[in-house]
Amino acid sequence: MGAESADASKVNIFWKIPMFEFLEAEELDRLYSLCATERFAKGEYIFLECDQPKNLYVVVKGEVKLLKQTEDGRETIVEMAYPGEIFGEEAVFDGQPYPMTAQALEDVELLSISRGDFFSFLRDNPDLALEIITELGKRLREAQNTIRALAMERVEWRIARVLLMLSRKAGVMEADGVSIDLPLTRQDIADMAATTVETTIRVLSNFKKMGLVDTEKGKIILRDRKHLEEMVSEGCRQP
Amino acid sequence: MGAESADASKVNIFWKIPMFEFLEAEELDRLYSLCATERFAKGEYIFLECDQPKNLYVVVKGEVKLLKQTEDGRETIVEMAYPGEIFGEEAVFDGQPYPMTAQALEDVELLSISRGDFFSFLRDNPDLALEIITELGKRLREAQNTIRALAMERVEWRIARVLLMLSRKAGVMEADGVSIDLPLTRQDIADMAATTVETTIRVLSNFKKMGLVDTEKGKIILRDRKHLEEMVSEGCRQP
DNA sequence: ACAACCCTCTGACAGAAGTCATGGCGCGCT
DNA sequence: AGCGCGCCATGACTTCTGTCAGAGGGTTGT
Repeated sequence: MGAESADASKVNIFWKIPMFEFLEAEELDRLYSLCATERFAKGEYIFLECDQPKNLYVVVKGEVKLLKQTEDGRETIVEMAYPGEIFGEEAVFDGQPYPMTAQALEDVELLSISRGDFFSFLRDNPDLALEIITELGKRLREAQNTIRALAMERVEWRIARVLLMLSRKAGVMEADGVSIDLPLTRQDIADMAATTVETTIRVLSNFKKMGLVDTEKGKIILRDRKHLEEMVSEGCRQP
Repeated sequence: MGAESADASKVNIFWKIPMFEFLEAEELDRLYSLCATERFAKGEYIFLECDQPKNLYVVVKGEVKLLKQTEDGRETIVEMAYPGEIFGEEAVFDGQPYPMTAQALEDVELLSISRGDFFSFLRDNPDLALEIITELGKRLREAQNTIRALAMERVEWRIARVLLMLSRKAGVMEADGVSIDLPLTRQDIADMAATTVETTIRVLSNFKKMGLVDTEKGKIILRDRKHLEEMVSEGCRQP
């Protein structure tokens, strides 16, 4: 493990990402040399739905909302990208326009790789392709779970699901519960649960009354995770 | 077409599938030798949600419903697999249980490849991995479109979308319109549009009154495709 | 300090779609 | 034939959730 890289600290970023962690040090170096670091302030757009695909992005710091909009301005967050995850890959791989808009949830730091560079790197590292396939499979699963949820679950359940998902991805253990360490507005949560701000607020108030969650200076704290998980029950349902 | 022994004709099956068509003839042969042909009658289950993943499947003939269920028996069809498409890949790639149930919509013929065999074949054919990545990307896009639709569109729109999708995948040009050549019940359509039979029936009746569709001996015929497409407008929405 | 703005919260009301109940039609089966 | 069964169809009623309207708190900027 004698990585003699120009910029060891940055290559380490890849090193920490499950998807890349099995690559040789020299390949990590090469991959890194193909990347550019980009920063976006909270609320800035990284790309818009229907833009021509240029880059694949890796989240280094911060979170990115991947959303779709209607003509009248309503939004749905179809996916979130957290540190260590990639986004924009659908478009990069098939050359079609980006299928959704990417917006910084807070100040983010990204690595971007151009379509062409990434492809040639991928050709030289076939095992990475397998990693990516696995990753995409995971995403598909999640998307299908979301579809099921939207199709069959009531709002409360969907919001509970969103909270649990967020706590898994960005949860911080606290004295009494798990705090979601993200600058989320109720509108954001509504967009993730495919509902309106008003209902989200109402549901969260109810959850609070029931002792399931709490809010402290903007952050949401899950007080009774187990109970929330029971409502959702992502489990198996055999016919 | 009961060619049980004519190997050449079966290898041709792969030849016709976009995903495999670029492979060398000898690789196609090898791939085929790893496959088993399986047949399922209409309504039979190919695998159940939560089953341990054994095989990757390629649809040769017929269609497969990929669905999720609730405890109380309601179903959502999260995806359909048509001839030339693969399914079960999420589970095969990451080794987790199948995320949904696969059921034959009509009598189907499948090729199945075991997890291990497919992996080794994939290792020897890195370009196939790229094809698969592209395919998964396409699926993700579709899943996200579905999410958007469920989140923001009213039932009529969603049903129109389902009809259009079906006509694209299994449409047959007719004297006056496109006929959907599948043995679909209203319940199936309801499960695809994430609604109930009753509403599906009501909406289809309205569509019929409006001259958009017609039904002839069970089959649905799209009479005014353009109009339906206008309702749906899969287009781009930039912020 | 004040305004302007965004976010949160609450109440009243409306409407889309689900639920329940019932009937008819076609088809296979004994 | 006659029966049961699955699928299509329609009406009446319910309810969940979205819509609209307004009020309060907190923060930023001038």
